[in-house]
Amino acid sequence: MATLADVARRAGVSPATASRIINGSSKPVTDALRERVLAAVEELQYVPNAHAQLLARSHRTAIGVIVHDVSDPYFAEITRGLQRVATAHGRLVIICNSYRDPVKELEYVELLRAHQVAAIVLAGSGYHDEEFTKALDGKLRVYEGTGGRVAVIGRHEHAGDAVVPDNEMGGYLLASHLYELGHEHIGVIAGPKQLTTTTDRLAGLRRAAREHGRKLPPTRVAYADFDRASGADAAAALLDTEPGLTALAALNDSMAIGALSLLRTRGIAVPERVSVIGFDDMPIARDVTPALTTVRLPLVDMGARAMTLALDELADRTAPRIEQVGAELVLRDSTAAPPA
Amino acid sequence: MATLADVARRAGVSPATASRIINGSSKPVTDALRERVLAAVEELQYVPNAHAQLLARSHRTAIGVIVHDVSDPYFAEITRGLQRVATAHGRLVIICNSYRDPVKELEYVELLRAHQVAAIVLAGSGYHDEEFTKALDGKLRVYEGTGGRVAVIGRHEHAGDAVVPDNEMGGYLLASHLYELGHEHIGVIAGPKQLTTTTDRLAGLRRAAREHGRKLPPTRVAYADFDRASGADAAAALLDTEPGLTALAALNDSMAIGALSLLRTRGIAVPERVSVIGFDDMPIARDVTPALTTVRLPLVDMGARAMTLALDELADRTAPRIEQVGAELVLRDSTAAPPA
DNA sequence: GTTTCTCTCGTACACGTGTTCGAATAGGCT
DNA sequence: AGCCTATTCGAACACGTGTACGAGAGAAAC
Repeated sequence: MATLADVARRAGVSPATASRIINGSSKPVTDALRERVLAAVEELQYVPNAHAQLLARSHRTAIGVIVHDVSDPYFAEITRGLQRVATAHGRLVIICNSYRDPVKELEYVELLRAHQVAAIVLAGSGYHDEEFTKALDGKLRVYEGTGGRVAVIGRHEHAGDAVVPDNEMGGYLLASHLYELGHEHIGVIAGPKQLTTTTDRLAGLRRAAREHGRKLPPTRVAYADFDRASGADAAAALLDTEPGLTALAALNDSMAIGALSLLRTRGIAVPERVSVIGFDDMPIARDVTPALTTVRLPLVDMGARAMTLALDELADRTAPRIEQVGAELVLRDSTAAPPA
Repeated sequence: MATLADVARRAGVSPATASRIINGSSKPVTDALRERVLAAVEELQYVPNAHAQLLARSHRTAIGVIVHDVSDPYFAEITRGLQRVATAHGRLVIICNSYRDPVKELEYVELLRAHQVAAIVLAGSGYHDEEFTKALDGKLRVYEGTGGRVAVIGRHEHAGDAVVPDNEMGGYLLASHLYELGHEHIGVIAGPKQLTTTTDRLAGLRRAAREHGRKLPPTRVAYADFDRASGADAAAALLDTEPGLTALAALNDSMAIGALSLLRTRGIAVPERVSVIGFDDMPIARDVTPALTTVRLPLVDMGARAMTLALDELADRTAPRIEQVGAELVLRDSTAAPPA
């Protein structure tokens, strides 16, 4: 691996001048030397050692991102927004998948800290786990104490910059839509119990139920894993225990699509016999059949805003900025009035 | 930011002993000192500077991955396979999105080289661009010359370890299926012209055409961008110029789904009036309506195998390993015999 | 001709860690 | 007690780069 000293030796100059030329320093350098050095760089295919650079100038530039799983469309969209802003600022993004494992999440915070990232963006949902939450908050505080920035997406215990989707309102819109269509027997396919996202969306559903004089009995709420297969299983379980359901409300689109697939294999018409509604409005929601009625979150925009918060160097650290983003009902073809 | 020297000072030992204890060196250390050091680590929340470590021990450990776009399901699946193997080996993965920009691809190779990654996995398709191809191959050779490993997915000019999907055979299977159903007027929605993936899949289509005594006239081939919107546009263009088409063959699933959406808005029944077939078998292919007939590539497995190649330290560098992976037709509901 | 100023460039050190080598201490053996 | 050895630990350097500081040379001013 060619080093700066190699370049300097070949060009017959000192490492200092070579460094100045390569980095375009403000210090003046003769053109003759400049040419010799650049020629040497080309011949040796020299690339500066990023780690040595980072050690020398204490100028942290990379950004760390922790998501649950990039291959999940929800996070893929958010990540796209994060990347767009980051590359626009010439920043490298390091993506870490926690796969919803709190332990891994803690490990990744340490790893990113070790890599001297300028900021950490936490894009996953928060957990209902006192011990873990305290540990995570502690590690983030320590990181912030050393000058690092932190931005989170979603509701977390950590006090700091955040982009918070209005999951509760989304859940409220979702359930209200079903009640207004006349549904009385609604099955809910919820996400993992320990995620704040699940809790918040469910809370919105419950508020809508109260306002419409209904209830959401526990037997009509099945907890699944936010993915397609798990959503299909939950739909099956709900229909088996409560055959009279006329609507299935899934707390994300993947599970709604799983429910659609199960209903199709059972020959149950959607929306004629059973309505299905999702959450998030992933790109594919338009392309399933029937096209999925859902609650839209501006995922790409949320990622972009979180990265913007993380990159803002001169923000007041004592006054955390909370950016609320709204949820919006998207009417398509998978919901209708219940059968008479 | 707490440093190793801080820990040593607090524990009342030299940096050397602290380092030995933290890294679990083979050198023996007294238990009393060990406890003091570990206590200091905990109190100071010390995390070793990864860059300094990497500089000290010349032991490269991270892996660089260059894809076109992680949020594209095709690459999301591949990335999942890559990640699985990498984290199983305790390796960090740095993901770079080139967004199909050759210039960016070259820049990212340099960036990864600068970051001293142990290996580079090139997961995008190859390009038909002599100048760029030479430049890329040159940069990769230089990198290999310094001890780095390279593994590519797909057909590239670079001679080295590779995982190569049989795109030609996939194209052949795809077209043969349509011909055997009796289709004579087939429109092709191809990918970007300059990608080898497009060329290879198209070559398979042409071979099938020859064997069945047919042709693929240029007016029935539309080039699009491998995404949904672009696929819908291409489908519209094809149907406008050749209203008699009874089948649309898209060279990936995203474009096939775009075509489905266009056909739906035009009220054209699939597969009764027009058959649609895709390529890749992305997870959502099952969930669109009608469920998409397509050609399956084992995307996750391809990623896993590429990472396995990249991580194999003691492979013979002079004999590049080429792993062929097969394509397989998946029959679903979007294809049928043409209308009588 | 001497002084001073400016313009360039090189020397030396710092960044934070791993590791080699030598020193010091304790303990065992005669 | 004296010597030798085994055991631990610390001082010093290397990794590759950026940069403050100083040195040298040439030019300008007197």
